Amino acid sequence: MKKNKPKYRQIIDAAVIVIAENGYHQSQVSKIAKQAGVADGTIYLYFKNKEDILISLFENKMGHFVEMIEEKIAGKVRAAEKLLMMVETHFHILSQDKHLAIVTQLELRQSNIDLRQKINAILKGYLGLIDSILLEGKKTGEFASNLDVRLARQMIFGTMDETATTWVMNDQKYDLTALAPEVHRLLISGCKSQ
Amino acid sequence: MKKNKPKYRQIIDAAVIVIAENGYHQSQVSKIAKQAGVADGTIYLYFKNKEDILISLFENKMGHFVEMIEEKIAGKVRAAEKLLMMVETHFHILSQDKHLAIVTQLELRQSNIDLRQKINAILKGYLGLIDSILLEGKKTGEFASNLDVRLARQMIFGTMDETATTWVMNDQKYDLTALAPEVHRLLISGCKSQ
Amino acid sequence: MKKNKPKYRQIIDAAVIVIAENGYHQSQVSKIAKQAGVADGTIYLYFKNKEDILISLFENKMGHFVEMIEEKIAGKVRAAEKLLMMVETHFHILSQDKHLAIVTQLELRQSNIDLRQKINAILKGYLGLIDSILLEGKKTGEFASNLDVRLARQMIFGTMDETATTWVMNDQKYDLTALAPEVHRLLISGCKSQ
Amino acid sequence: MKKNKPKYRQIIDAAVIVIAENGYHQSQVSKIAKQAGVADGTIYLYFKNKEDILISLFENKMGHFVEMIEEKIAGKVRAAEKLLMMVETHFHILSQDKHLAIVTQLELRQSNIDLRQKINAILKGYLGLIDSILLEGKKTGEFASNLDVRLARQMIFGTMDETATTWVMNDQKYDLTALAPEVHRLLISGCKSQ
DNA sequence: CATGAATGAGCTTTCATTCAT
DNA sequence: GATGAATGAAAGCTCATTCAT
Repeated sequence: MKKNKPKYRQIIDAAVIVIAENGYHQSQVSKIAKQAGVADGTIYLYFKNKEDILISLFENKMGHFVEMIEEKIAGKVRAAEKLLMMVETHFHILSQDKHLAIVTQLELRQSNIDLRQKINAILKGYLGLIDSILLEGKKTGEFASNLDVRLARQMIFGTMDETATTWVMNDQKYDLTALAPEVHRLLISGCKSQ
Repeated sequence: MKKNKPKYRQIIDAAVIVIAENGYHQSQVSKIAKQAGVADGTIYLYFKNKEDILISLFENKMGHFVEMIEEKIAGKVRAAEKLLMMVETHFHILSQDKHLAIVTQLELRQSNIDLRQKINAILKGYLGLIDSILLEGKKTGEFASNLDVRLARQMIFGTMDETATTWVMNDQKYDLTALAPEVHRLLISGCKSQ
Repeated sequence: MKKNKPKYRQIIDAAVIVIAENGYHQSQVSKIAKQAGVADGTIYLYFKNKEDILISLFENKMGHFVEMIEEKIAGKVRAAEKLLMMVETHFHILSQDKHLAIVTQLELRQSNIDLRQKINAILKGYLGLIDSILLEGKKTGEFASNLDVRLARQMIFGTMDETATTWVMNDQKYDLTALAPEVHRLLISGCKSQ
Repeated sequence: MKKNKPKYRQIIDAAVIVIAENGYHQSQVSKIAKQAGVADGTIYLYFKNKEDILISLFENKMGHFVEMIEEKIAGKVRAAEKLLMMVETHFHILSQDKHLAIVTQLELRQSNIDLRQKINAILKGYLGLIDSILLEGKKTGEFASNLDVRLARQMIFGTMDETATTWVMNDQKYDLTALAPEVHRLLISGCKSQ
C-alpha cells in the first residue's frame, strides 16, 4: 500500500505547504517535488497525476476532521452538545494548522469543477456526520420533528465555512475557536423544538 | 461611458453564457468574442484584460442583486420580513438565470486570490445590506440586543450561499425559491430576542 | 502635393518626438497620431503605411543634412577644409536636435532589413557628397592619387557615425561639435598625399 | 554548467542560421528549436528567454573575436602591426562565417535598446583591446603622445564596422579580408607621431 | 477631408507528464 | 525504486490598417 510509505505523506505535506505559500495556480508539480525532497518523476510513482495529489490531500485531511469530531462527540448525550463539539473541533483544527486553513478555505476552491465534484464526494462523509446528529436530535425530540435536515445541514456547514473563510481572509488575526459558542447558539435556535 | 455602449453588455452577456457552458478555464477570450459577435480585439476596447471582464460581470450582476433586494424590502416594516424578502429575492434571481447561477456559485470561485479579493470588495455592498437589516432589527428590539452582527451576517450569507451552491451542483433540479421560507425560519430563530 | 500640406510636416515632427521619447518599438501609429493632433486614420491620407512615415522622415532630415553641408562647403577651396566643414556640420545638426539624434543614431537602426535598404538608398546622396570631395582632393593633388575612395568614404562615414552614436549613448552629455577638429585630423591623415 | 552541454551550442548555432536566413523579426523560437532539432520547451532549459539566446550568441561569438585577435597579436611587437592583425582577423572571421556576418552586422542591430545596452556591455571587451593597443603605441612613442584614445578607437571600430556592414549589404560579393591592409593604412596615419 | 471604432493575425512561454538511464 | 531532461500543446493580447459615417 503506497499510502503508508513515507514519501506518500512527504508529498502530501509538501503540497499543503507549497499551495498555502504560493497559491493554487503557482504550485507546480516541480515545486511540490522540491519541497518534498524528491524528483519530479517520483511524484508519479505515488500519484496518478497532479489532481490526484490534491484529492488525496483533501481526503486525508477531511478524514482527520471526521475522526477528531467523532472522537469528541462520542461521550456526549445531547445533540446540541454534539453540535457544539463539532463547531469547536472544526474551528480548532483549522486554528492549529495555518497552512491547512489557507488550502481548504481558499486555494482548493480554485480548482476546476471536475476536482470540485470529487472534493464534494469526500465532503459527503462530513456532511453525513452533521445529518446523523440532526436526525438523532429529531428522534429524541430535542429538535423539531419537522426540521428539514438538508436545509439545516446546509445552514450549519455554510455558516461554519463562511465563518472560517472570513477568518482566513482576515489573515487569521482573531481567535476563531472563541467564536464557536455564539455560532453554535445561532445555529441551534432554528433547530430546536419549541 | 463605455458601460452604456451596446457592445459592453453584449460581451458581458456572452461571458456569462460561455463560462457557464464551458467552465472558467475553458473560456478563452476568443470564445467569448465569438459568442458576443465581435472580434477578439474588440474585447480590449471595452475591458482592460480578461480578468476585467469577470470583475465587471460580477460587479454588474451583484449591483443588480442589491438593487432588486433594496426595491423589494423598501415597503417592509419588520426586519424579519426584510430578511425573508432578501432570501426570496436572492434565490429568485438565481432561479431566473440558469447561466448566472452556475457562474456565480461555481465558476467565479476558481479565480485566483487577486480576483477573489476584488470580488470580495464588490460583495461588501451586499454584506452591508445584510448588516443594515440586522442593526435595524436590534434597534427596534426585534432582534436580541447582544446579537453579534458579524457572525449573524456570516450565518445568513453562508447559509444562502451554501444552499444555492448545493442546488446548482444538483443541476438546479428542484425549486430553490420554494426553500426560502424554511431557510428564513432557520436563520431568524437565532437572531430573535427571547 | 501632400508634402507641402501642414499635416504632413506635423506628422513627421510628431514621429521624431514620439520615437525619440518612446523608442522605435513603442511608437505605435496611434501614439504618433495623438502627438500630431490628428486621428489615426488621417495618417493614412498622407502616408502609405507606417514604414512610409519613417522613410519620409529620414529622407526629409537627410536632405536637410546634404543641403546644409553643401551650403557650408560652397565657399571652401581645399578638400580638407570641405571635409572639416562636413564633420562640423554633421555634428552640429545632431547637437541642435536632441530628438533627431536619438532617432537617427539609435532608433531607426532597429528597423527591419527592408526599411534599412531604403534608408541606405537615401544615404547614397550623403555618401556621394563625401565621394565628390575625395575625388576633388585626388584631382587637385591634395589627396593621394591612389587613395581608395570607397574605403576612405567608409572610414569617414563610419567614424562620424560611431562618434555620434557613442555620444548619444552617453546621453549627449559632452560637446559633440568640439570633437570635429580632432576627428577631422584623424581622418585626413590617411588621405593626404605624402 | 549549461554552456558546455551539446544542446547549448546546438541552439546557438541554430539561432545564427535561422536569424541570418529569416531575419531577426521572423526568427520565432519555434523556428530556432526546429533548426536545432529540439522541442520548443527545451530552449528554455538552456536560456532564460528569447533575448537571452541573442545575448549569449553575441557574447559567445564576440568572445571568440577577442580570443582570436589576442592570439594573433601576441607575437607582434609594434602597435601598428597589432592593429593590422586586428583588422585582418576581424575581417577574416566575418569572411569565414557568412551567417554570423549577417547576424552581427545587420540583424542584431534591430534589437531594442535594452538588448543593445547588453550588447554594448559585451562590446566593451573588444573596445578595451583596441584601447590597450593604442595606449601601448603612445607609450612606445609609435603613436602621437597627444592622441585622443577614445576618438581614435571610435575611428578604428567605426571604420571596420562600416566596412564590414557595407560588404554584407553588398551580399559579401568581394573579398573583405583583402581590404585589411588599405583600411589599416588609412587608420594608422592619423595615429602616428610625425 | 477627417474620424476612430473595429478588425484579426500572430507569437513567446509555461508546465504536467514521460521514459531512458 | 528514483531520477530529471526533454517534450509540445495551448492562449492572452497588441497594433497596423480599414471604412462607414
